[in-house]
Amino acid sequence: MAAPRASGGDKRRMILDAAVVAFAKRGFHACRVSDIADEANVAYGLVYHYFRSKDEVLDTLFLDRWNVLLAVISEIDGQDIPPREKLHAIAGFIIESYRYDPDLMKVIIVEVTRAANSFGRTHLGKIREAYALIADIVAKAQDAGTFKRDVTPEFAALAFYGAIEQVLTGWIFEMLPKSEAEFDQAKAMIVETICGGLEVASGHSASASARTV
Amino acid sequence: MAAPRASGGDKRRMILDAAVVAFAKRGFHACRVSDIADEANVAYGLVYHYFRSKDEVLDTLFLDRWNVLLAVISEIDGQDIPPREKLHAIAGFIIESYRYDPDLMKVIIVEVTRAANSFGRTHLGKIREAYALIADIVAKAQDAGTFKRDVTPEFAALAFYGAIEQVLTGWIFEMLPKSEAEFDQAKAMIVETICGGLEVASGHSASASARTV
DNA sequence: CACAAGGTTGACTGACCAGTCAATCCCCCA
DNA sequence: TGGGGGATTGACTGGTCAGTCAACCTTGTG
Repeated sequence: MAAPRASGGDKRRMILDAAVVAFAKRGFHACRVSDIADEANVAYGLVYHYFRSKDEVLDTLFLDRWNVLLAVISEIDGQDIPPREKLHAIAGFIIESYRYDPDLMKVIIVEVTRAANSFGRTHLGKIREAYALIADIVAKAQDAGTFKRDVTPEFAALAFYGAIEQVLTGWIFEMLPKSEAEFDQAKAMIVETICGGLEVASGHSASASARTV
Repeated sequence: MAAPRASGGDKRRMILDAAVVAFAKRGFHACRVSDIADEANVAYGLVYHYFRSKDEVLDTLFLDRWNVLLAVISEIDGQDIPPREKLHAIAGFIIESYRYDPDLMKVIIVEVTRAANSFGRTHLGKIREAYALIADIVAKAQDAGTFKRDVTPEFAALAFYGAIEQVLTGWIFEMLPKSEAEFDQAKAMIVETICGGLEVASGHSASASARTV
């Protein structure tokens, strides 16, 4: 028999997994604690044995995953490859995360990362860490002369991460197709947009800035 | 005398304005209908005289403003100016909207546009219209040979709007400074990032795509 | 085998809040 | 000046849920 009885503390894991499904399906606010318990085939009260509150369940989900992301970005930054490839690897990791577990990423993005008013508030610091790491990559690329200085590193990080999140959001809410090919194409397009820009590489002086209407 | 008594249907306006303040301060979910009424100096029940529900208040706030945005984008697209300038004008309008009424934009972005799980769901269609208009500008620029074809118009629209929203979000949650100069600089940097890209304009062939790690 | 410690159960409580409604007020018109 | 109708009021209702808790079960240990 597959798993006749989850031995010991597996229940905690089961609750976490169930929470991902439940949160993804109904959204954090609309999801009742009893939904999580039902989904996990576990009594209502057990959720409170392992977690202090409904919030803590979401916190755990987010932090576990986000810490992995931060570690991966650091690791990528440590590699000796050109900045474009670093950004490509980061976009790749995030997109693969979504491909591997769409529900978890949906919850993290929709309920934490994009929900800066409710939950994101609590985790602003963590989120900012990711921006900072990306900004650092850009800054070093500028120092090396690979990236130009028209855009500040902080801003570039914002735009880069923003583009990724926007694409994932598009997938999450089915505004975008998501065939298998789509995933790799997205990685490439994100990097190309942010690094290469939309305009054809003419002799265009890169400073069409301050000329407002 | 200034306004000793709001004559007639001004109350509706007062409720709407109060809702902006209340939603911005506490977030839509945490904000009670009584908060709106208090903020508007109006009885609880009056909110329900003018609106069917708490949701309808937010809907009204969003739709009124979003329709203006759609009209403005169309208008800009109609002008005979290069695509980069069109995008600059669009970014400019959105950023000016924020400068003019930060609370309203905060509510629209945080509670609708970025809240695709709860409210955004209802307004996905409207939001998509904006993407479509932007994508159209990009598509025409590609046909004219001004923009390259490495990135699909739909994708470019996503990245462009995503960058703007990300910057506003940064301001909203004080992850970014927002001096007066910051606003104009942001317009320029968004356009420069998306149109010009981060890389220095070397002879770099614009197709470092499908080579994943 | 008996007992302790922690895992597991689910009915229950307390708080909160959207939305209702009957009563009151105010303005306009005849 | 009388009265009709929309504007305004706020106490009240109904339903929902997060979190508690006392009882029950399972497992390991002496």
